[in-house]
Amino acid sequence: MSEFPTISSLAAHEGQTVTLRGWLYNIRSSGKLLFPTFRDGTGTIQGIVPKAAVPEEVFETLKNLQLESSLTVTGKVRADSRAPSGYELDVQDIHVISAVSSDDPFPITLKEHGVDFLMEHRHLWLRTPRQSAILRVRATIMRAAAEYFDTNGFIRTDPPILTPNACEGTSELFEMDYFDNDKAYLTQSGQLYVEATALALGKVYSFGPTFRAEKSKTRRHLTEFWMIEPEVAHLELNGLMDLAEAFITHIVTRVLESHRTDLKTIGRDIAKLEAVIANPATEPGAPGSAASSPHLGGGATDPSLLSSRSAAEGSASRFPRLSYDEAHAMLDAAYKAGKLENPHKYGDDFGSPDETYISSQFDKPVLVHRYPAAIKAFYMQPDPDDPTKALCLDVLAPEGYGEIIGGSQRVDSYDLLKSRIEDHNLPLAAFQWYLDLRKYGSVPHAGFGMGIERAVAWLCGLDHVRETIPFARTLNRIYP
RNA sequence: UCCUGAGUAGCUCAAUGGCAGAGCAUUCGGCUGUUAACCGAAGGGUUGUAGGUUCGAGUCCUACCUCAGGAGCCA
Repeated sequence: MSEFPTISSLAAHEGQTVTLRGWLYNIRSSGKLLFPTFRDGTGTIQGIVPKAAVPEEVFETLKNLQLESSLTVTGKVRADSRAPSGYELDVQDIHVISAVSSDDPFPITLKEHGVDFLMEHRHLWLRTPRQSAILRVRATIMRAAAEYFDTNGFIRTDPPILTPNACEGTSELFEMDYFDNDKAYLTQSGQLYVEATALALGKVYSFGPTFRAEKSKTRRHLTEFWMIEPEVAHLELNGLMDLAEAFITHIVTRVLESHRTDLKTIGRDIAKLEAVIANPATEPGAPGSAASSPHLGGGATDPSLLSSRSAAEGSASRFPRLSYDEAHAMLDAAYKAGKLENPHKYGDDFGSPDETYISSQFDKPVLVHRYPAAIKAFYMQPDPDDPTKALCLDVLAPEGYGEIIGGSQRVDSYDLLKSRIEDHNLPLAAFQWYLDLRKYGSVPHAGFGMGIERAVAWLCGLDHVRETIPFARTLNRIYP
């Protein structure tokens, strides 16, 4: 394959004659000069074709070629300060693999298009530099997320996608027939199942698609999205917060390491991401920092994940942490100062404008913990210091990107969990296996879920999650 | 589900109730350093659908369809 170097690697081929495989991204002309721009999925490079320097056939072929025709192009790599990438290609020869017809030209032009048109042509929109850059960053985020857990002693245990019942009994689920008499539902969270695998293996995570049939029509919602969900036996809320912070820090670090060019293509303000991981003095969760425990069977605990509350609130804490009460007080003060349109009612969940305001007060993600139990899921452990609060956690991304992580310590008492299920009018029989986890050697445990697409939207600075996934599924769209 | 807004050329958009327009794209012509190149010309329309008001409707009215943004709910 080395005979076809990628465009991203051309700096190493300066002065050499190379043959690239790619597509015609754009072409301009000036009399007897052609300026074709080629792309190959790794980048773009502008070629230059003086009529006098190439065979007549090469000049005429290129001059009449439609955008997105596939081809191989041979030319000499030359550094040029006028080129955006720093290099140009002095074209010597081309070979057209497949020519696009001028009767039906490539629909995505370099001009602006509307959202509907672009989404209808998503399969072709992906070829544009910005969309390709986003998908590269997405791939790194997914890899870094899995890598964090893989290198810290977690075992990946993926839960089923077809489930027999509602996990939390709240969200709208996609329903389907399961053979003769049963209904099946697409999973809305693997959490209940990773609780089971966590009690088997200690530290686990799942990573897969998740489905919500809610009719949400906003820039933050997809009906199908990817979620990564760690679950850890013997972990309590403060350790969970440490884990979330180290996890996010690792992902941001990886993105900054290898995607500065892509982030620039996307138009991301990189300084905002650098601020998230600033203060490198403490790096408790980075891979290789001896945080992982080699064996976590039985009752072993991982000291790195069991920091006490006082430790969590000490100097090691780099992301701001607010209790629900503190966040409410902040919103209350903001409303009284005229910075918020509507008051936040104590006891209610935070609305979108509330989350935006809270996160705008910091340049790092904010951890909000201990929400009122009444507005949270049935499986969340009550706070022993104030049983009206749940030992839960939301992570709000900066710049108004909202909730990217939600998690909690889980109820570990059989009796309490059973009464919670009954209070929520959930079918006890369907949850018997879940109750078994509390019957046989229950321990405190905790976990969270991070929505990949919201994380990608935040890290790339996108205003809509539909650009964060190759083919977004939304309320009104399931094509292409 | 609710609220708001938008549907006119392949795309992005103009058009006081009075002849259907521009830029890009396509085709033809011009230009030896273009950066969404530029200059000239040509072709390209059932104005989302169905009714209604009017001498006359892209424009006003009614219903419906599609899409977008927001709310609720959530990651």
